[in-house]
Amino acid sequence: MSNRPPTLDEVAQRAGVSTGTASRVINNAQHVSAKARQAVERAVEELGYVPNVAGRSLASQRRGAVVLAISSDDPALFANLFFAEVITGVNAVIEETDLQLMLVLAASERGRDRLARLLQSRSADGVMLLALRENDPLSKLADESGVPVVHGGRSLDRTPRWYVDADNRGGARQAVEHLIGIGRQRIATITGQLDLHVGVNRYLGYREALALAGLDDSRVAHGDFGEASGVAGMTRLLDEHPDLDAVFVASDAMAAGALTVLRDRGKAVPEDIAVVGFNDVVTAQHTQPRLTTVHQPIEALGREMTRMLVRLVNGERPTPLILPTELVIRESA
Amino acid sequence: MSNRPPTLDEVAQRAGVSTGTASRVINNAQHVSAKARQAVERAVEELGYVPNVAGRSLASQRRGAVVLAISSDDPALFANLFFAEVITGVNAVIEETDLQLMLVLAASERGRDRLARLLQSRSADGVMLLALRENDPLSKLADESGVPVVHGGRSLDRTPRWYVDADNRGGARQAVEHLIGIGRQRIATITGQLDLHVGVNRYLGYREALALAGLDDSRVAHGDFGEASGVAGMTRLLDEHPDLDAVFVASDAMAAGALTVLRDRGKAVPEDIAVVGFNDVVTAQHTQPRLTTVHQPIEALGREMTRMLVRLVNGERPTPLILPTELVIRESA
DNA sequence: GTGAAAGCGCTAACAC
DNA sequence: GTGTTAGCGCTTTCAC
Repeated sequence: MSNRPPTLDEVAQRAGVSTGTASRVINNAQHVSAKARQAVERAVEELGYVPNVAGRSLASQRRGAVVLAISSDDPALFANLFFAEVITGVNAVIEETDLQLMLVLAASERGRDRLARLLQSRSADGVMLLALRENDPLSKLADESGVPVVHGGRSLDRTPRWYVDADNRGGARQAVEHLIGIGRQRIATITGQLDLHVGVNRYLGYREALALAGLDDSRVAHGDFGEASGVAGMTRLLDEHPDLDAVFVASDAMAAGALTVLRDRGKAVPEDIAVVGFNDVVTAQHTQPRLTTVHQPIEALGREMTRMLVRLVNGERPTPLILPTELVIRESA
Repeated sequence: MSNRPPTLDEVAQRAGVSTGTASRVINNAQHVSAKARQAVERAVEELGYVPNVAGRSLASQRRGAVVLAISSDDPALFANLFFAEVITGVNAVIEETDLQLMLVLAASERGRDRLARLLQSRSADGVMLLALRENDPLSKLADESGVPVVHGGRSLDRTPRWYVDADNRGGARQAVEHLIGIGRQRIATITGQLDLHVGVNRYLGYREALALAGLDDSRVAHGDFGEASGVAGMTRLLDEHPDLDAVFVASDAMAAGALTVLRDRGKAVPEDIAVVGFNDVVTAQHTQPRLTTVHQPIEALGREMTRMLVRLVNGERPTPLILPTELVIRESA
């Protein structure tokens, strides 16, 4: 059991200066003589002084911490790479600051309550909110809490003041333009939920690309991003539009489902029907054939959200950001 | 911009009681009349009072937060499911408490420094340390910091006072016993690094099972848990022990490598050679044939580490825990 | 450039 | 059962 850590007062005393001066040195403020500075630095060294965060917070009204909150209905959502990648990005930026990172996984009602309290109690200097649902009440709560809030992604109902999002629409357009580029003319799509911002925007990107090329955009099946709905969607498309020669699928999971249908129906990919997915999850490299897909900059999302929040905490006014996506061409298209 | 949040004093005044009484109610302590309690509760409600953590920390000498620290040389390590699963488990327990969770990813030297400072400054009431390297200096530092430390996994050099670990040895034994149970007699193994606790223990489990059955345990190749070393190990085993009829591989990644070798050599799995892996990562379900493997209770690890730490923070003295693993039987054995 | 002192909001010890 | 009060360790204002 180690002793009580030294206080600033003790450091000051040891250095033969006042507490005020010691404090100035610690926070490397102006108006300190080189002599005093050195004396304090020596004392800090000798005593092994580390500032007490609680005292500091109380006096300075700053917390020295930000929270990353992930709100979702689906606990399984955490258990995937997306999550790990975001955190890796967040951590990379946090490491360069003096801030601590608090993590709140708000999958349950209870978790959401805790997050709400956290926000109200101003235990953090800022919040990054990855609200994976539409109309998440947390979103409003966070904005009202008085601390800076950076959103990851957008929702249909309201555009947050500060957010970082991936260019879903542009990515989708790029994917479809690729299909057009390799000579496809009858291009279908399987969409995600159209009550989600991502769902709508990937669909809009699809239509945009076809409109620009003067092609028909009526070969549409609606899914929910899950593999099963990819199976269902592909089946329906094949039945209703037997002439299609390509399909843009709004998620890799659905694309994986679609591929199994195509195989069962004896369609060669990409010869008969070219397939492009979206997300670039690991499994995209393991499908048969390997999936051409739109890569999402997930780690960058975490990084940029954090950078934005740090700026806000420092009193700067950053602007929202939309991160480019990238088409990864493999065998399926 | 909302107003300054109300203080306890204001709540007390509104309720017509003293600050002391208000504090007692907030922390639901003894010795408060029902009347006073109600009055305070109403005032809290009306004013929307939420305790200020900094003030509380300073006065109570408790932080109300614990940290989960993941120390590793390999940044890529975070980017996997293991990580997400552990956190999910940790979060589940944290949610039931008033504690906040701080996350420190200490992949870089800098990250490790930050963690060290965090520990020294006692910004947290406890630490969970997932030190994924042997001889991690952090391990010592954490123990010396004076706050309770719960370790995830063990290392060869020292057994921590409090830890949660998976039963690597038992899992390995179980795997090999399964091979014996399906009639195999000439069972080989591909080990992981033998300078890692997990590596040694899975190897010991292998030897234990064979010793108990009176079988030969000399068919051994040493790998490093990576896929490439699985390829090399299997090749060597096949060359040196052409008679083997089963192999226990200490990781799924190595097992995947081994399977490709067996396929190339025209060996049928499991008919000619049965294969069992370890870890039960997602890809184990996607190998050809699907891999029989030992499932690691990763989420449970996170959960139990947290439970243990919470007990420690509350002044209880829990005991170390070794979590059982489970054999998942698929096609490969 | 430096020191003194007044809090920041809360808990806990003590007196009643 | 309740009120009073002295800090917890730090920042910050204000004199000097």
